[in-house]
Amino acid sequence: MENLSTTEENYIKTIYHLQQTDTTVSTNDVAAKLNTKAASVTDMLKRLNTKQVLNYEKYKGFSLSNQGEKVALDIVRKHRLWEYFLVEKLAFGWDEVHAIAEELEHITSKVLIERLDNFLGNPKFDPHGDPIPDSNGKMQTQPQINLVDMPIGETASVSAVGSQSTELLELLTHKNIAIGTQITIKKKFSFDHSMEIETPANSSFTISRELALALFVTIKTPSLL
Amino acid sequence: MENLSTTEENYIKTIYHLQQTDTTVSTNDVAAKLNTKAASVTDMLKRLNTKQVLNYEKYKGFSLSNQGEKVALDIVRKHRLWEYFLVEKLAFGWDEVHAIAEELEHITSKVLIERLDNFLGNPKFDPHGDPIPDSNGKMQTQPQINLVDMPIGETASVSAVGSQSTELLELLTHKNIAIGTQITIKKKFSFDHSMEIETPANSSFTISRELALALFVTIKTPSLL
DNA sequence: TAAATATTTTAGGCAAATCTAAATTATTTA
DNA sequence: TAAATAATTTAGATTTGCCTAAAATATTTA
Ligand SMILES: [Mn+2]
Ligand SMILES: [Mn+2]
Ligand SMILES: [Mn+2]
Ligand SMILES: [Mn+2]
Repeated sequence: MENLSTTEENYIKTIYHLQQTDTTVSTNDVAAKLNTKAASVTDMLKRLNTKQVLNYEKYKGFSLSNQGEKVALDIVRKHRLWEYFLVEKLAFGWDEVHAIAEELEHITSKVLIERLDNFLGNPKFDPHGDPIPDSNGKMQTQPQINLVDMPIGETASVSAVGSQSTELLELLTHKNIAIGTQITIKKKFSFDHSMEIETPANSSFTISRELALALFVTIKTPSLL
Repeated sequence: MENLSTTEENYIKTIYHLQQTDTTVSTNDVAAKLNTKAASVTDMLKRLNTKQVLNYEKYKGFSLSNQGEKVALDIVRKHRLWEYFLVEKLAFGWDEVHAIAEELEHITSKVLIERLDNFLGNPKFDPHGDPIPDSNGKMQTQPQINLVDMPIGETASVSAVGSQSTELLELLTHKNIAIGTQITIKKKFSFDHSMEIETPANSSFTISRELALALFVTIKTPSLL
C-alpha cells in the first residue's frame, strides 16, 4: 500500500501542516511552502489522489485522507525525534536542526525509529516544544497560549517557540529563557505592547511585543523537556 | 563542485568497492552489483565522466578520478559511522544495519557526520571490522589474513567478517565468537578442511572451512572494537 | 450580474534515471 | 585469422518531478 517518494512525502507533510493552521488549503499555499509552482502542485495532487492519500476534486479543493494523515503523522514523528536526537545527543542548537531533520525524516526503516525513540527515552516534545506523535499518531496536547495573551500576575512556563530562527535563539539565550523557563507577567505597556516579566534566573526585565509573540506558555508545569 | 544525487553516489561507491577487490571493473560488474542493466550503467558512466569523478573512454574502460575516490571515501565513512551508531547505540545486530546505513549514508550535512563521529568516540572500525575513513579519507590498515591461512599453533584475534548475513551471525553467536575474540589454531583436517580451534570462552572445538573462510584475523591485538 | 481579477488546470516540454532491442566493438575460439 | 561470442554502447521509450504559457474555472467587485 505504501510506496511514497521523498517528494510525495514532503507534499503530504506540507499539506498536513497547512491544514493545522488554515481551514482551507489552496494549491497556491502548497506551492508557496514548497517553493514550487502551482502547476507542479496540481500534477502532484492528481498523483496523491490516485495513491489514496488525498481527496481531490479539480477546482473544488483537496484534503488529506485518513491514510494520508497517518502518513503525515509518521513523517512528523520521525522529523521531531531526529531533531530531539540532534539537540540532546549531538549538541546542536535548535536553530540548526530543521534542515537536517528534513532529510532524516525520509529514512524508511520502521524499527529504526522505534529504537531511536527508545534510545532517546520516548520524549514527548521536540526541541521547539512541538509534540512528538507516538507510533499510532497520538500526541500530547498542551493547552498553550501566546505570551501576549497571559494576564498580569500569572505565572507559566515556556512550552514552545513560534520561530526556529537563529536570531530568536540568540535573543532567548541572552535573556536566559529556554523551553521550561517559568515566566511571571509583571506589567504590560500599551504604548509599544512591550511587557515586563520575571524569571527565576533574572529579576524583572522587559521584552518586546515581537518576542512575546514568539513565545508560547502552559500554566501547568511541563511534563518533559 | 559537488552536487551528486543519491543514485550517482551509489554508483561511485559501488565502483570504489569493486576497484578494491578486482583489478579491472566492467560495466557488467557494476550492473550486477546495482541490480540494473548495462545500458543504464553506460548512461551513468558518461554522466560521472562529465562530472569529473570518473575517467572514462568508451569501449576502453573506466576508473574513479582522485576526486571520485574522495567522494567514495566520504560515503564509506558515513555508511560505517552510521552502522557503528546503529549497533552500539540502538542495539541492532550487525546483520541488520547494512540496509539502513545504505540510506543514512546519503544525508548531506557535513557537520552532522563530524558530530556523530565525536559522539561515538571516533571509532576506527565498523561493526563488521571494516575501517572507518577519517574526514580526510585516511583509514587504519590492519594486516589481516584469512583464518584458513593461519598456521597451526598461532593465536590471533578476529578483526573482520567476510559476510554480513544473519546466518553467519547466528553461527558466530552460538560459538561465542565475535570481533575481538582470540583464536588459536589447534589442528587442520585435510579431508574436509575443517579446523579445530580454541577461544578464551570455549575449549577446543571444530569449525567448518566455510566458517573459517568468513573470518579474518590480525596477529596484533585490535586497537578498537 | 457582468466584467475584472485571481486561482487552478491543461498542454507541451525538459532532465534524471531507468528500460528493451538493436548496433557496435572487443575478445575468444576454431 | 575469420567466425562466433561476449561486452558495451546507442536508439528510442517510459516515469517522476518540474517548468512556462495558455486555457478554464472561481471569486470579487463595480
Ligand atoms: Mn523532508
Ligand atoms: Mn521542530
Ligand atoms: Mn546508498
Ligand atoms: Mn560495514
